[in-house]
Amino acid sequence: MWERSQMIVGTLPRWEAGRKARVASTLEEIAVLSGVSRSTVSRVINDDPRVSEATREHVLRVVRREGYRPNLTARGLASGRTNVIAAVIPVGFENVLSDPYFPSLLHGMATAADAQDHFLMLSLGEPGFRHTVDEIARQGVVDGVVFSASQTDDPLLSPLIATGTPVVSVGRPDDARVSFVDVDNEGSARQITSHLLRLGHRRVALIAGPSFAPAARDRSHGFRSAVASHGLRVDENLVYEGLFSEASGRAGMRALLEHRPDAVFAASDRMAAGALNEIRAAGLRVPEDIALAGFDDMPLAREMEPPLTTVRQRPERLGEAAVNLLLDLMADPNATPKRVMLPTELIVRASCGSYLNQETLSRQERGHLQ
Amino acid sequence: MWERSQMIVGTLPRWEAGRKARVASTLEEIAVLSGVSRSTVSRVINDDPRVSEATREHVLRVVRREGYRPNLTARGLASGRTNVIAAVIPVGFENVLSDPYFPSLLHGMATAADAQDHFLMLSLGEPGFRHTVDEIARQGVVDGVVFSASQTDDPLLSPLIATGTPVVSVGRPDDARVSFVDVDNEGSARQITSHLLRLGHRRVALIAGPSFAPAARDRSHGFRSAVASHGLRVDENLVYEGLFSEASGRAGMRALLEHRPDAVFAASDRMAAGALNEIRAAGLRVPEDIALAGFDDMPLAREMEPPLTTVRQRPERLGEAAVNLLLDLMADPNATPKRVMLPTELIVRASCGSYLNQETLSRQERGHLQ
DNA sequence: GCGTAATGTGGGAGCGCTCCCAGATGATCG
DNA sequence: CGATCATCTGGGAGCGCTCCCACATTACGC
Repeated sequence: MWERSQMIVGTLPRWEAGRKARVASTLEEIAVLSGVSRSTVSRVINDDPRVSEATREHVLRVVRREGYRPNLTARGLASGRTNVIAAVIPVGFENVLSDPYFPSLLHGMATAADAQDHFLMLSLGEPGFRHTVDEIARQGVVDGVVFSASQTDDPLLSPLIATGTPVVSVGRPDDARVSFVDVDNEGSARQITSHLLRLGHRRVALIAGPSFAPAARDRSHGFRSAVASHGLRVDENLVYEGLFSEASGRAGMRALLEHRPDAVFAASDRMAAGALNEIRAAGLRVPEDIALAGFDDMPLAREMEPPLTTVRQRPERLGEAAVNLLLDLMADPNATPKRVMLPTELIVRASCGSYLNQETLSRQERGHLQ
Repeated sequence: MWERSQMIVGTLPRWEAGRKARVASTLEEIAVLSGVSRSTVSRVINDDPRVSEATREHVLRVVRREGYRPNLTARGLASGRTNVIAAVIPVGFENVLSDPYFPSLLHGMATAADAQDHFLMLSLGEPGFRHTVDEIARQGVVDGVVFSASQTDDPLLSPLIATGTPVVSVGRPDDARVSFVDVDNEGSARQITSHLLRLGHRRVALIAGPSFAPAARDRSHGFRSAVASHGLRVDENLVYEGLFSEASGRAGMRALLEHRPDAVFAASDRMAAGALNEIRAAGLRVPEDIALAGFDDMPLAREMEPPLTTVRQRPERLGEAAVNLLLDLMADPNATPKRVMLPTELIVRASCGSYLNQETLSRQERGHLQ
C-alpha cells in the first residue's frame, strides 16, 4: 500500500550567475606577468630543481596572487598522463545492501589517490553500460585501473589487459598476469578453523563460497588444511557450497544439520547469519549445540546474537594498497606483476563458545601458532 | 583478542607484457588510411551531418577495422569540454554503515552519466583531502559537479560555485543559487504524520533530524503542519531534536517517554530503530502501546520487529535525476537554477498499528488527501 | 687567464583534437 | 549559360601544456 507524491520540476528565482573570478589562466599569462618564460613557469609549477630560488619565489608569488591552476587536460595531452585512475566496481554493487565493503574500498582508494595527486574515476562493470573500462582506457582518459574483482572471472578483465593499461586487481584474479592485493584467505581460514578445532569440536562443517570465486576457493583450502593438520579427515557431507549470500547460508545449514556438525565455519558473515537463523529454526542453540564462525567481520557480525567469531579484513586498507601498488606499477611500466597480501585479524566473540577469556586464549593461540 | 597475519609483498612470475594491439590511434592516421582529410574523419566521428553517406560509410569501416578511438584528452583540450562530471560525497561517507544510500546514489549517477556519454569522477569531501572539488573544477578536469549535500551547509560549496562550474545538489542546499534534486520532505512528513493521526493517535511525538540539515527542517515542518491541520497543537515536550543516528533516536525516545506519547514519528529509520530499542527497554510494546514511524525505508525498516511504517525514497533515482539535471544545465550555461522533486511512497507496515487492511487504508487515505 | 662544467633560462615543436574559413563541386534558376 | 546556392571537403590555427635543445651566465679548476 502506498501513496505516491508527484514529481515536480520547478524553477528557482534567477540569480546573477556567479561570474568566474577573473584569474590568469594560462602558463603564458603567468610568464608575462612575472617576466620570465613559459618554460620557467612550467618548471616552477612542476617543482623542477633547475630554477633559481629567487625566480621560483617570485613566480610562485605571482601564481598565488593570480590564483593560477594548470589545466590538467592540456597537461595530459602534452605529457601523455592524465593522473586519473579508474575504479571498476562489479555488477550490482549497490545490491550488496548493508555491506559497506564497496564504500570502504572506494574510500580507501580515494584516500590513497588523493594523497598521491591522482583522481578516481568510477566505472561500473554492469551489463548494459555503454562505456566499458577497456574503452575508457583506450580513449586515454585514465593512466591505470583498479579492478575490483567481480565474483567470477570477469569478462571485462581480458579486454582491459589487452589495452596495455596498468591494472591492479582487488582480490586474486583468475588471470595470473595481473598484479593484485588481497588478504590471506587461505591462512585466515586455516586459523579460524584451527580455533574451532582447538576448542574441542570434531565435526566441523564448512559452508563454502562459490567455487568460481578465488577467495572462496582459498578459504576452502584453508579449512581443509586446518582439519588435516589436526589429524582429522574432511567429511564431504560436512561441506556445502553456497554463494556468500544469507539465503545460501540458510540452505547450506539446512543441508548440513542432518549430518550433525558440532561447529560450522561459514566463508562469509552473511552466510553465517543465514546459518544462525536455520540453527535457531531447528531449535538448536549457538554456541551450546553448534559453534559458529564467519569471515569478513562486517558490522552485522558484532550485532548478531550471539556476536560472531570471524576474520576481520579491512576493505579500506585493500583499496589504499591497490592504488599504491597501481601507482608503483605505473611508475615502472615494465615491472613484473606483483601481489600484496594484507593482514587479517581473528576476532573471537561468543558464537564459537570459547569459555576461555581473551587473554588466555590469545596466549594459547600464539603458542599453538609458532 | 586477535592474531594478526603478516603483510606479504611478493612477485608474480614474469609474464610477457601485453603489447598493445597495434591500432591506428590518431585522426590523422585514419584520414590517411581512408584517403580523406582529418576534418572529414572528425566529422564522421562526431556525427556531423555534412558528410556524404558514401564517405561516412567508408571512413566508419576504416575506423572499425583499425579499432580507432578518439583521444578524449585531446578532444577535451580542443573543445573545452571533458565529458567528465564530479560526484562529491560528503565527509565520512563510509561510516554510514549498513546504509546503502550513497552506493545507490552513486549507482544512479553512474547509470545516467554513462547513458549520456559522460564519466563520473569521485571526489570525497573529507577534511584532509588535498584536492578539493573547487580546485578540481578550476583545473578543467570536470564540466560539472553533482554535490551530494553534507548534513551541514558545506564549506566546499561556496568555493565551488565561485568557479562558475555548473553544480547540482542532491538535497536542498542552504544556498538558493544552486539547482537541486530532492524528495518532498515536507509533504512526505505531513503525509506519514497524518497517517498516525488518522489512526486515532493524539499525542504524536517527533524525533526530528538536526536543524542544520534542510531535509530535517522540512520534515519537521511537515510534521507540524499535519498536526495543525488535524486541529491539534504541537506539544513542544513531544519534540526532540536528534542527529539522524540510532543513538540519538534512543536518547530522544528516552526523553520523550516521560511525556507519554501514543505515537512517534522519527525523521529517519535509524532514529526509529533507536527509539524502538528504548521503547522495548521501558517495557512497552510497539505498536500496542506506542505507534512508530520512520523515514527513508532503508532495508533495516523491513527487517525490524515489528516492520516499520516509513516513507520510501529512492536514492538511485535521485542520483539519476541529479546527473540529468546537471547535463541540462551544462547544455545551457546561463539557465536559471532549477529544482526537481522526486516522488516518495508511504510504506505502511505493522509498527504504526494499522488494523485496517491495506486496501481499505489506501482508499481512506486517498479520500482524505484530495 | 681560458677551458670546462654546472646552473638557469628561453623558445620551438608537438601532443590529437575541434572549429572556422576557404574552396571545390554540382544542382537550381532566372 | 552565368549567377546563386547548397553540399561537401580540406587545411590552418589554435587549445595549454611538456619536453627537448640551444643558449647565456656563472663557478671552478689548473
